[in-house]
Amino acid sequence: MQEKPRKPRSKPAVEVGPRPNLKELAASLGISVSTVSRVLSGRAEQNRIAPATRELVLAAAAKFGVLVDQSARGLRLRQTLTIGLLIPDIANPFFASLACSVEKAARAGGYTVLLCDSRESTEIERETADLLHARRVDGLILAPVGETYQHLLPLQQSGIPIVLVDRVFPQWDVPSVVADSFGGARMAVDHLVAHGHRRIGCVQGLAASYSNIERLRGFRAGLNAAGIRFEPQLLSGTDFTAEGGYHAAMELCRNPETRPTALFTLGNLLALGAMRAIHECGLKVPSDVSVVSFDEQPWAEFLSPSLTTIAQPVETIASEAVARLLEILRTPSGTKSAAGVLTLPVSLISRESVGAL
Amino acid sequence: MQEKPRKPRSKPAVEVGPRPNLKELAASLGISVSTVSRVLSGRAEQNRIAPATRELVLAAAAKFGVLVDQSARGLRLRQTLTIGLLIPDIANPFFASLACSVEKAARAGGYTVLLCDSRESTEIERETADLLHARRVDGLILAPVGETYQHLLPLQQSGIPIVLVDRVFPQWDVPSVVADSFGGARMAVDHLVAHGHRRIGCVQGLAASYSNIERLRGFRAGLNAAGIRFEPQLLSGTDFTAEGGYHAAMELCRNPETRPTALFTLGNLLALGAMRAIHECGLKVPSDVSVVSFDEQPWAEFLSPSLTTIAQPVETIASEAVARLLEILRTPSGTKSAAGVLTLPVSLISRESVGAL
DNA sequence: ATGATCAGCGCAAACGTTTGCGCAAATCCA
DNA sequence: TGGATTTGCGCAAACGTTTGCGCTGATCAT
Repeated sequence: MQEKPRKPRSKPAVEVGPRPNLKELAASLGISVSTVSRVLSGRAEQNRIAPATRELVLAAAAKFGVLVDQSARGLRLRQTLTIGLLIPDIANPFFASLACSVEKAARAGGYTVLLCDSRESTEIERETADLLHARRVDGLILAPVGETYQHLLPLQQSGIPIVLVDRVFPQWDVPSVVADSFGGARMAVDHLVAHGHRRIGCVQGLAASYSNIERLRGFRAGLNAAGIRFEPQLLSGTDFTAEGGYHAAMELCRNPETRPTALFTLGNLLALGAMRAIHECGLKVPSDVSVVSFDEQPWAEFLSPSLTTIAQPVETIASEAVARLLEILRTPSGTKSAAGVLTLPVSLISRESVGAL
Repeated sequence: MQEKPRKPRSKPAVEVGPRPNLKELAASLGISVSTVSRVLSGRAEQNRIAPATRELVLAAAAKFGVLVDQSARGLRLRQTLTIGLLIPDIANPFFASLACSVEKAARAGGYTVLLCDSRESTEIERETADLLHARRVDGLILAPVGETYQHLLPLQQSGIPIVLVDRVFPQWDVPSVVADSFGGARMAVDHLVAHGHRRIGCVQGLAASYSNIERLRGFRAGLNAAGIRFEPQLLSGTDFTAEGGYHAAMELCRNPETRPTALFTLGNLLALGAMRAIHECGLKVPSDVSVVSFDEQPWAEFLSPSLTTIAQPVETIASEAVARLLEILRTPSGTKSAAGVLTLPVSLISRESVGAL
């Protein structure tokens, strides 16, 4: 059964190759590009397209595998249905899982994620932000490298909605979604104190980073609450790598005189390095030194001993960040959504690496 | 000092906001869009733009932070300077570091990476491939989820260059870049055999995946070469997670009668789970059970005991894949580059987890 | 039979670039 | 001084979509 044209058509039935564009598809069907566009964008009803025509187009589109060119669409619509995600280090398991969750949430909302890694460099971060801007992402989820955000202001001023994750800049009026680093650190210290520890070392990461600052603040608050004086020589560490954790813990545990009975590590990989260092000092976890670490990882329970951690709700951080961004994108521009910080609760997962004194 | 117009201009000096497009910038300078475009695309020389004009444009562009709209550019040029990277799981450290290296190499070549995660689903993989196609990526680096590639053929037929990483499909004529999984597995077994082990268990990952198949093949070849018979009951495992490794190793080590003296794990996280299982069986690594694992990780040397691994040249895999893709992109289309598989050598990093019998 | 109404679809402009071609002014040669 | 050449730049079309508006034919009421 072949459709009978209602009137003689200029181009009766042009042959068409694989993956044609709308124009070619329209030509092959003898109808206009407008109609094809209206059908494929799902706006057939509103535009009063005859059901027969709609089916015709849909069938042909499916048959030839038509894909609407997003460059052209983005140009015309001035929106790309893309959000940018800019993180400092994709090889960091925390950001990897964050990225995964962000993508999932974005996809569910009909958006694609353009994932970029600034490799811990503010300069690359600035370049990449511009690049994302040039690519006309509709919005941005950012975890800036350092303490500065000046280089990101042009982005914001040009009207691109921004949501921060894992960072807060009190001076900057953009929404943030973070885990409760302060509270988590307090929980860790409280947990250690509850097990009788009073001499607690802290293995930190990048001192200037927001998470590090907050966790350290929580650490000191915890000590304070227990009536323990903070001793600077019980704090060590330079970055968030396993190697950094190893050296920092080495420094803390080398001297039997000043050795702490427990270590709080401020990031997932730090704990691995620290446990190694403890081991190399001829000590045992948890009998000689207990360990609590920030950041849960799937493998934490498979270490020996399994690791007590502060778990961040990564999935929730991601979905909330995406939700906030999409809400801004959907609200008619002009009506500013509230900036504000969303702080999500963390939880302590108690395992074998903490022992009672 | 203000520039003096060489003739009365229609729009003498239009004011301009932040981040104008070429048209606005041109208007504000009283020159044409063409000229601005020619300057900003670096083609000033070829187009005989007066040096004075060039500087004028460059200065204004820098001042206002002009960003060339990549949607429009992509539409006009029919190329986006973007490559897609489609991997099964960004939370897997191997793919995370691969992604990082791919991005680095691509950036060096002037390309941006659109990173997508198919979350181990062939269906998502197909959708995402279409999405990347619709976004008009210039090329694609793929690590398909499973054994099938049929769903990717339309992509290839529409002319998008594809390079595979970490996978080979002998029947499909696309270039592949992989580490020598077979050779690496042999090295692992040889290493264990050299330490006197003859009863060697294997903790595998996703049985259907290319890497798993090759590593298992190497494992069996290694046994064979040592005159050891492969025993199916010494093979266990279902996926590449720490949990999978734990259960598989548990199964292998539970029974003291049939327990192997060494374990070869086919992926990074598997080793963590396996070591945990060994520990829970009341055994010690390496005195009771030795462990070698495929996939080096930064933290491998910080485990206790530190882990002997087969290291893949991730950075080289990435840079070679990007290099091959860019070469195809740069060769005038029509001249097909050779498909072929590039197999990169792996190396054994000997640490404490292997002991002599 | 006549005008009004409406369903269904196409025309054409616009989004922001790039680039072949051509035009005016400046320079050169005789 | 006059023609030829060169220099420097603008015009306009094209890339593939989307969408306001208007056109055609059919249906309907009178």
